[in-house]
Amino acid sequence: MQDKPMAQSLYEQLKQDIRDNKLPVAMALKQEELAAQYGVSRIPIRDVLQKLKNEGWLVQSGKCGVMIASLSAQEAEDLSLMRQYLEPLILAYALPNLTNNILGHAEDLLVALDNKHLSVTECGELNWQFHACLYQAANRPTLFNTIVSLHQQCSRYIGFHNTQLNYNSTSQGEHYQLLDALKNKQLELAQSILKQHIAQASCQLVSYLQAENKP
Amino acid sequence: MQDKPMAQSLYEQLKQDIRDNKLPVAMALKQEELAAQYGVSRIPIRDVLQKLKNEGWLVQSGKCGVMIASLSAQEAEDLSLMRQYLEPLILAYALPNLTNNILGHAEDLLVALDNKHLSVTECGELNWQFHACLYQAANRPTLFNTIVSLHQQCSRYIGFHNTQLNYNSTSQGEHYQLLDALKNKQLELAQSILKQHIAQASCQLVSYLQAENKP
DNA sequence: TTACTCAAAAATGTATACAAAAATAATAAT
DNA sequence: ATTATTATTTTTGTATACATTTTTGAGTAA
Repeated sequence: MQDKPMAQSLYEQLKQDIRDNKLPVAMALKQEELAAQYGVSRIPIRDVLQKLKNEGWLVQSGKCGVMIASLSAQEAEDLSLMRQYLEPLILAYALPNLTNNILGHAEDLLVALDNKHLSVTECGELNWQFHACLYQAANRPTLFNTIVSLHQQCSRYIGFHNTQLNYNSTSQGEHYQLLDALKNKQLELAQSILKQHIAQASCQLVSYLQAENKP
Repeated sequence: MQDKPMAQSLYEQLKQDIRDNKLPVAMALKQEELAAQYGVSRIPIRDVLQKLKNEGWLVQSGKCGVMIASLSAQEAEDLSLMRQYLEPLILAYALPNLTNNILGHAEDLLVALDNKHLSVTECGELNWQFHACLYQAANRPTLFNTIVSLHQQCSRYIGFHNTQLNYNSTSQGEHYQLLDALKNKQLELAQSILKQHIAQASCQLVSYLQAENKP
């Protein structure tokens, strides 16, 4: 994965460009155009397109050609719902394995998140690292990978709206509450905080997207 | 998807061959060998391999090459756990939309499942169709697709053990109970039956796989 | 004997070239 | 004028060929 700088960087860049709306939305992407644009052949483009299709960034457009998946309120809600069920679940497996080392690392990440000068992307990245470092302690690769996949799909929505601002203030509070509960080995409390945390963030996003689609 | 008979059939066949243990396990698959074996070039092979990797049939083997994913008890348990949470969830969305037409179709599928002369593959297929036709009524593509993906990963385990026999007798009973609860619009009952149904099947499978790995 | 280096091999990644399929445009018929 | 049909063009799918990387083995030194 990391040892193929060529295709890997292409993958990263294309994803970034989708995030940043650098590519035409609601319009079939043509392999040759992309190939020319990124200075490679169609073969690696095809690979990356398929990968992004599998991750939910692109969808089949008619019989041939793919287009950027539109951001729907319902999809956001579904992704959030799934996370609300699966993340507390993996937390149950993680809790017994949470060493002070891990908890300390998680706290460092929260401190870093308190920095006010973070870009939206950096913010999302740190946020995910916080959650991921907890979940990884569960040693449940299959469950973890599904959650990773859900997060990747969610990441398209992050930064799409500017509720990120107040998101951060309330969200950080919940993060610290969660960490405290974990330190005290209060599983059920931690789970309910986490579920609430995910629901909260989704609530704002969904209502925003619904309002967006009305006019 | 269906309009590319070439790559599509290659995909189906490779999957089938993995199910039937026609391919070497725990050994890197070589693109050229596969290409020669299936009478095509490496390009479509690469496409199919990536697709199967994304669906969990294959895993990266070291730095280059992919191998058939081994069936672990933990993975089976994780997949089942996720289904236990997500399938009752989608059922909640589906219930209001379950017309008599859909319920009738579901019942037909159960009747077909009562046939004793079904192959393991056919059995698994009908079983999935029963669940899917209910879930599809939810009109929740994102949630549904994740569940589909989980089922695809589970399908590798189906037919791996011969507990399919008594699985069918108890499983069918649960199916009919579920259908009755849905007919009566008893959501919570239906959800608990469904969760139990998934847990039940997984329990046997996991203990079987754990026993398998001991000696 | 063991470990290390380097070279030969094999396998993957990528580019170019060609074939098949799809989309589009244009023409003909009603 | 509108629709149907065919021809053209565009786009994707696949094969072949080449470059790069990885693996493997032999050979040498400790």
